[in-house]
Amino acid sequence: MSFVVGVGGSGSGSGGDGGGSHHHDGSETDRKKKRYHRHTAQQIQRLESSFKECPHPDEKQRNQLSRELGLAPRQIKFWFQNRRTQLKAQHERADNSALKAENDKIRCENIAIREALKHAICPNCGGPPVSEDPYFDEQKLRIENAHLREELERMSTIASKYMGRPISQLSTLHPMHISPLDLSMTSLTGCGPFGHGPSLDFDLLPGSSMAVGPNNNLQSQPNLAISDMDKPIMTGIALTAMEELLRLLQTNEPLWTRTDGCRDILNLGSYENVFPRSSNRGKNQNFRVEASRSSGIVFMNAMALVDMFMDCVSS
Amino acid sequence: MSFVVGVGGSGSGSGGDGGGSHHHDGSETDRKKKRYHRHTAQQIQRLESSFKECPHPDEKQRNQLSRELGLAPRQIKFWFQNRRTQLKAQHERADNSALKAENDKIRCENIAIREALKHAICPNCGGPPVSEDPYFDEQKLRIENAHLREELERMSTIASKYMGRPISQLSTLHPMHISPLDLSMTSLTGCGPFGHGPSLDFDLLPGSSMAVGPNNNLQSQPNLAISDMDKPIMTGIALTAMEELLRLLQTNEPLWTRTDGCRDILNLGSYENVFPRSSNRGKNQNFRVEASRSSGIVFMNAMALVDMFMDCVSS
DNA sequence: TTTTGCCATGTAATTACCTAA
DNA sequence: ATTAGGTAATTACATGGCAAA
Repeated sequence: MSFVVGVGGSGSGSGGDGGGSHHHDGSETDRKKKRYHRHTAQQIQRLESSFKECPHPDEKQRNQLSRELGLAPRQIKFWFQNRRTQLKAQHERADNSALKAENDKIRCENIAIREALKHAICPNCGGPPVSEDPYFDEQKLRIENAHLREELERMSTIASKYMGRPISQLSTLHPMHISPLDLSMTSLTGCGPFGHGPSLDFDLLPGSSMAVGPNNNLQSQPNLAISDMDKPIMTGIALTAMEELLRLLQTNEPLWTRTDGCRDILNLGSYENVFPRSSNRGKNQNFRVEASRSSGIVFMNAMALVDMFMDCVSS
Repeated sequence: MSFVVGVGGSGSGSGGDGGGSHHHDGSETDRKKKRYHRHTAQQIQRLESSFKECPHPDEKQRNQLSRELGLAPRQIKFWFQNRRTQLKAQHERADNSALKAENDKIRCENIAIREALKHAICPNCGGPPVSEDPYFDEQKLRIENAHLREELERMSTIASKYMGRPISQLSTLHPMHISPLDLSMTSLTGCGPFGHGPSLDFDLLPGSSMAVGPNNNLQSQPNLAISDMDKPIMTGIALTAMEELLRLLQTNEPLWTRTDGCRDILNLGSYENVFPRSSNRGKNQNFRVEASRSSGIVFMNAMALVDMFMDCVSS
């Protein structure tokens, strides 16, 4: 059980390597068993059949085999060990290829189903296909949902801080805990049966893979200090602005006029009519009016987005 | 510079090992390398860094390393070899787990998309979802299609053999070559990007796997000999029977009456009215009338199916 | 608690087989 | 044809962890 460690001499046998005298045969041909033999075919066969019955033989069985095959018990033990690892590796390889095959089978099925969707027809109303892709739609909805939820949480937090306690009771209906700062999609959909997957991102094709990494959109949240006096005013402004924005987005005809087919431009006259507030706006030279409308989803911290907008205005 | 590690005790751990003359330890402790040492950390480090630059060093580089580390050139060679295989195994394992993860990611996405389909709403007509599953529907259509095509091919072959040449020109529009005897679904959909997949079968869950095997539905096609005289008659009977069958299937109210909600029973009176043929049928005691209607898809050679029906009738 | 044996894993070394200069 | 180098498979350990005694 004790190990003896020595520092090898200069000789080190094979070091000289003069002309390939490496084969440590010859010289001492005493009963040395050649220090590396391969077991004979019969031995292997017997071991193999024995392995199939019991891959973990105990000492008794090993000794039995030892006597039977003329091998040292340690050799039997070694052989079984090595055989186990080898089998495992083989099994692993097989698994690998099977997985690979199944993988792009499913991937292909996935594409096929999407393709089939495009050409599907509604059984009720005649032919038109179902929007584009309900799955994508659902995903979009999910994302939008999360964003909205985040906005709402922030709003209600701020509002309840700066006004009376309760604004709404929405903060209790989180289906899954979403950190208000983490918008990376990984936390939105937990569908994996064993929870070990960054599941449901959008790559149909390999390459993008799952290199998500630690969430990197933690922003330095600027703790903008507001004097206590201003709080109700700020909140009011924010709420009315939000309301205006929503109405602005939801109404179509009078306010917005489509120009070149892809952009809506704000009709200023109608705007003044619809929102007749303190009309000193627009006369101040410091204000610039430049309103167009289009929609899209931005993957960004809401705070950062606001900052960007503010910065863009000021510059 | 090279360390040599030897094993002290002859006990060798495992038990008595009675016939232990085989193992070649101890005995001669001469300059024989003591077989089995481990390279030092520094050596490993150096080898590793060298490996990162070039995993396949030539003899020159190996000798350089040999001198540098005080190891025999063969040892350098061994190390590089073993390192390569080890790396490969590692890479394989990583691949494996990655594949596994991606696999049930896609699988889950697949389920999700199907689920999304169920709750999808048509944008044109209000709400009703698209049948059940357009993908399955499409698959069903494909299968039915293939069956029909097969039937048609057989029919036209027989007909053109026993009547005039051309019955219909359909035998030229095979989109993909379908052997008339092979109905296993594997040949229906070839979607794999590299053509190496038994793609698109229906297992969402693992287990069924892709054990398709050689097509085993090759039946001994009974080459029923018909005298030349009878051929036109036979063909005529077959065609009218086919037509009757079709009309029987396509008409609903007068002919069939739904009994317990899932089976339609033939209304014999109406039948006689609709198909007023030689009315000696039904009066013959050898005929039995037992008609019900339901539909389904059967995976079977058409000949075998016919045989089965005939056999069922005769017994 | 320590001891003991086993097992999985990692390493070193070797043989068999294959391929290209 | 030879020969060197490569890979795969094999043998023989060493090591650390785990569990039963």
